[in-house]
Amino acid sequence: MEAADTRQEILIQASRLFKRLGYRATTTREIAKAVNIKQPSLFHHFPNKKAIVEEIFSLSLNEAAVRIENACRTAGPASERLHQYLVWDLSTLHRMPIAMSAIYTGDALKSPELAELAEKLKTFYRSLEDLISQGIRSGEFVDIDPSLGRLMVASITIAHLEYAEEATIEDPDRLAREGADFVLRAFRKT
Amino acid sequence: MEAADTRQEILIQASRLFKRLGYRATTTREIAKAVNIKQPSLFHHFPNKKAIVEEIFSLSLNEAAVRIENACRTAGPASERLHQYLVWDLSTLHRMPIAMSAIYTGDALKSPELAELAEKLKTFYRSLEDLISQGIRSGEFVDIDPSLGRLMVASITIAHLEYAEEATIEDPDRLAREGADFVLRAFRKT
DNA sequence: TAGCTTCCCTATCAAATGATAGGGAGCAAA
DNA sequence: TTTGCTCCCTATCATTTGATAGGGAAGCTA
Repeated sequence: MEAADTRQEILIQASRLFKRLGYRATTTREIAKAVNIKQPSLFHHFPNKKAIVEEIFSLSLNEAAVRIENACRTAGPASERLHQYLVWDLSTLHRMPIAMSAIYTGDALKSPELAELAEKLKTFYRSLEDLISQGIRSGEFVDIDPSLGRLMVASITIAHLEYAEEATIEDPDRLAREGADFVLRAFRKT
Repeated sequence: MEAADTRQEILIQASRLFKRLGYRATTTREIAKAVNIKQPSLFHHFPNKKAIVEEIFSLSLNEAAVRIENACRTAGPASERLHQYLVWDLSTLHRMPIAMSAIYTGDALKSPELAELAEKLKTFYRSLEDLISQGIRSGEFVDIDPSLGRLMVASITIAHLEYAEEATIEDPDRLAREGADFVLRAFRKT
């Protein structure tokens, strides 16, 4: 196999395993087995296990971080901006073969060696909380602790990730829209 | 310390670690350190690591399973029954020192040695999905795949668990009610 | 062909992990 | 005091884990 293909396959399989089992609990042997290579061959493509999770994380988070920041700064009702962001996030999620969703912290970010990634994620979280706060201040959203709101948004994203794993999805865009609608109904005052 | 106290403390600390790191990734040494005993002393109270997670799981799940089954069989609007169940679940969660929420499967249930627990959880899930289906059929809820609905309910519960860990909660009952309201708004047709 | 690089392999290591063996301090009953 | 039990300890073990060393086959360039 081409090196680039193997590398990609490692990212795909590792992201699935990290998602299911968590970073610490996923062994390099399990990743290798899923990729159909032997364990030491992993280290031809990545210097260590940490580098794998870091790359997955960047792939998942970088664009999301830009988008949520834009959503914070754009004009218009917060509810619409949050909805738009969620539609993008969920539909991307359902399409990408590599997706830890970044938001899905699992255990990975609690280990000190990944503190740098954790910091990146916190910035993302702050933007998301900011957007929720905007909606609360404008009276669009129910009065909820923004950090709880952020956690619920993230957890619903995770629910979609898990759903994608066990169900076959015909229309990712429709599912993404429905997921965003679901979240927004929860946030909006009735 | 009394044996019973130590045992209880092991369950409390282990449940917190399992929640944060996952079952596989949590080491017996970490549990012991949190309890302030040495690692081999754990095995005076529990035959092995699996026995710890099993007991936490039973404590978390047994009553919840009974309650959700009752909620399925009771008369009245599904939305009210789901709401009632969630208020109980969340307020229990915020009070219990030992709580993996059971729903929070993490990785634990994916390892074959815990297949029995996984089966128990599946029964619980079926009841929850059943209740959601009732709400959809009666026209109270939006038309959503019940298994996705179940995942979202579970994930919001997890969000509350995480929230409870980082924020100080003054009024667990109010928080539980607000959490249940949040979920129900998402499910109900507008 | 010869030489070099790429990509995977087998063999192996040091550290970490779940679990066991066996001892000792405290305490209650006799 | 003696006996026995409880609860924790230190020391240790076999296995698993992330990572390294070094070789071999395939393919490209000259």
